[in-house]
Amino acid sequence: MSGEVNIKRLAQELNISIATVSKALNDSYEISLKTKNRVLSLAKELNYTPNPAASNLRSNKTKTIAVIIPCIANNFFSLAIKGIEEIARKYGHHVLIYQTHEDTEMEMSFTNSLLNGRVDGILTSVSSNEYNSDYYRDLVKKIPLVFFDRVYESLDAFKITTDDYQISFTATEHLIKCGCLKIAYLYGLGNLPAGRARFSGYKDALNAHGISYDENLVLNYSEDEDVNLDNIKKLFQDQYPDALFSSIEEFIIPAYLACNYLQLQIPKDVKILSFSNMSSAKLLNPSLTTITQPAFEIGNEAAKCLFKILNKRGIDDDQNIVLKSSLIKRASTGC
Amino acid sequence: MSGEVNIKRLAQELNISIATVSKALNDSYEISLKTKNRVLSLAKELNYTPNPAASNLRSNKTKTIAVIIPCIANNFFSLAIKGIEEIARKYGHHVLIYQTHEDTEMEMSFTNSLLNGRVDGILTSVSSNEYNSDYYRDLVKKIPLVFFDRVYESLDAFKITTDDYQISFTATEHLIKCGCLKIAYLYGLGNLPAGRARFSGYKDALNAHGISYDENLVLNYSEDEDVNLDNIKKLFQDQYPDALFSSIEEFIIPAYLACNYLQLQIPKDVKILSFSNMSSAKLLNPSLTTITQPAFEIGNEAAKCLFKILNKRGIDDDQNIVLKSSLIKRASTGC
DNA sequence: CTGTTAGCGCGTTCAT
DNA sequence: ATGAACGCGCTAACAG
Repeated sequence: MSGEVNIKRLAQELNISIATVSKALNDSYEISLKTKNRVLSLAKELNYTPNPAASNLRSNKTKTIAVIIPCIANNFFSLAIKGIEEIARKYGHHVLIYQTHEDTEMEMSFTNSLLNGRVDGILTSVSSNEYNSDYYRDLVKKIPLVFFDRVYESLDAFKITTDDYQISFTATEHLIKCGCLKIAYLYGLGNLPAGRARFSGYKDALNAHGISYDENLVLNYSEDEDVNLDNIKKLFQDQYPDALFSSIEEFIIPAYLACNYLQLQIPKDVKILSFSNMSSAKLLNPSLTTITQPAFEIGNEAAKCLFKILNKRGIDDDQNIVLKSSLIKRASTGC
Repeated sequence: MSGEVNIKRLAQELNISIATVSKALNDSYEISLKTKNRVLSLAKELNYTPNPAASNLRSNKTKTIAVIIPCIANNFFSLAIKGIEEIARKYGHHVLIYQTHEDTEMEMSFTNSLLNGRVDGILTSVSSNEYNSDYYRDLVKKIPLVFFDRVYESLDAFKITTDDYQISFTATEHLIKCGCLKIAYLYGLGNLPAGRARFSGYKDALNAHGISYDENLVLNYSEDEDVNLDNIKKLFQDQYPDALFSSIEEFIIPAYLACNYLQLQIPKDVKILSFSNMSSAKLLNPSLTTITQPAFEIGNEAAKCLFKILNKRGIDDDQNIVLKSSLIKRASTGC
C-alpha cells in the first residue's frame, strides 16, 4: 500500500535504523550527508509525509492555530482571515476557524475545546467584553492568545487594534468642515471598546467644534435590516440631519436606500460616511465617504504576533499594536 | 499541575487501571455504572479532556474536516461555510479552512498536505476543471471527499450542485416575458461547469423564444472592477441592451453603477438580473432581480454527505445532489 | 466487570 | 555516525 509510508518503512528499505531515518529527516547534525541524501530521496520517491498525530503527540506541537470570530460573512473578518492565512502558510501552519455568531456561550465553548492541545495558539475577536473578563484573564495564562480588533481593553494581553477613536474624531471633523451641523450617528458595537471609542470620537469632535451633542440623532443598530431602514427613514423625517455617520458597515445599505426612498438625492443633499471594508468601496467612493480599516494587515499582524510568541523570540514589551485606518473621501467633491 | 490531567492520573487517583478508565470514558458496556460514575465525576472535577493527538494516533480519526474554497470574502462561500460548520459542530468535528484564491497550484498543494491523516475528509470547491481531472480522479480514492458547487462534472464522485442551467433558462425567459429583446450576458466562471451551464441556459432560452444569440452582447469578467465598469458602459453605448443578465455577483455593483452613471434610470429603463447571495438582496429587491443560490443549504448537504461517508452508512446510489436556486423578482414591478 | 499487554508513528535519550 | 530502547496518551485485544 502506498498509503502506509512511515519512517519504519523507509528504514527497512534502506537497511538502516528508524532513529537514523528520523534524525536524517530532521536534518540532525549527527547524520552523514550521504545518509541524509539517501533518506531524503527515498522519502521523496515514496511520497513520505510524517504522520501529524504521532508528531503532535511526541512534540506537543500541532502546527495548527485557531481563529475565533463572530462571523465570516463580513468584509472585515474575511479580509482579516486572508491576512492570517498568509502568515500561517508561511510558517507551515494550518488554520481552524470557528464562528461564534456573536454568542458568548458558543465563544467560550469553542475556546474551551481548544485547550487540550488541539492547537498551538489562538487568535480571537470577541463578541462582547461585558461579562467574561475573568474567563479571559485565566485563559491567556493557559494558551498563547492574541486578540484582534475586538479586544478586552483592560486585560494584560496581546492586542492588535485600530485607531477607532482617532479616525472617528477625524471623520466627524471632516463632516463638520464640509458644513454639516446635524450629524446623525448610527451606533453599533456598543458592547465593545471599539464601538465605544468610535462613539467617543464622534462626540468629542462635535464638542471640539462647539456643536452640542443631541442624543436624538443617535440610532442603535438592530439585527433586522428592515428595522434599520425604517429607523433611518424616521430619523430623517423627525430630525432632518444633514449627515449620517455610520459606525458599522451594516448600516451602509439601509442608509443609502433610505436616502433614495426619501429622494434626498445623495450625494448632493446628505452626506453619508461609514466604516466599511466593502471591496466595491472604490466604486462607491463617488457617492460615499468611508473609513476603511486595514483588515488584511490586522490579520497579518495578529498572526505574526502569535508566531513570535510561539517561537519565543523578540516579544516586544509593548503588547499593543494599533494600526491606522484610512478616511477615503468622495472622489467627486472631495467631501 | 492542573494541565497534566490524563487517564493515567485518573486511574491512579481512583485506584483502578488505565484501561478501565478509558472504557468508562467511552461508555463501554463492560463497565459498571458505579465505576463509570466515579470516573466521570472525577474527570469533570479535574476538568479532564482527552489528548487529541494521542486519540488520533490510536484511532486514525481526527474529528477534523477540511474545506477548500477559492475565497472566503464571497457571500456564497461564507454562507456555505456557515452551513458546513453547523453540521460539523453537530458531529463534534473541527473545521480547517484553506483559500486557494483561484490558484490551481495552491489548491493541489493544500490538498496534498491533508493526505497524511491530518483530516478525516475534505469538502472542496475547485478553481477550474480544465487541467487536473487526473489529479482528482486519483484523489477521491485516497480520502473521503465531496465536491460542492464547483465540481468536476465528469468525475465519479460525490457532488453537491445547484440547478444552474435550469435557473438560468428560467431567468432569461423571465426577462423575455418582461419584454426584453436585447439581453446582454455578463459571463463569469467560464472555466467551470457551473459557469458554462448558466451560459447555456441563457442561450437556449433565447433560442427557445426565437431570439437570435448575439455574441456582441456577451461580456467576460475581469479581475479589475474598474475594467468591468468601463466595459459595461461601453456595452451600453455600443449595443443598447435592454437588460443585463449577470452570471456572477461580482458584476452587480459595476452594472448598477454603470446604469446610474449613464442615467439609464434603473429600474425603469434597463433590467438587471444577477446571480447573487448578498445579504442585502432583500433590500435591493425593489430595484434588482436576483438568482439566489441556497448557499447555506449547499454547505449543509455537502457536510452531511461527507459524514455519511465517514460513518459508512446509507450512502445513496445517487452521488449527485442538485439543489434549487430561487429567482427573486423585483418587489415593485414584479419584473 | 476489571486488568494486563501491546502497539499507533515519531523523536529523544543513551549506548556503541 | 548509527542504532536500540523507551515513552508521549490513548485504545483494543485478550485474560481473568
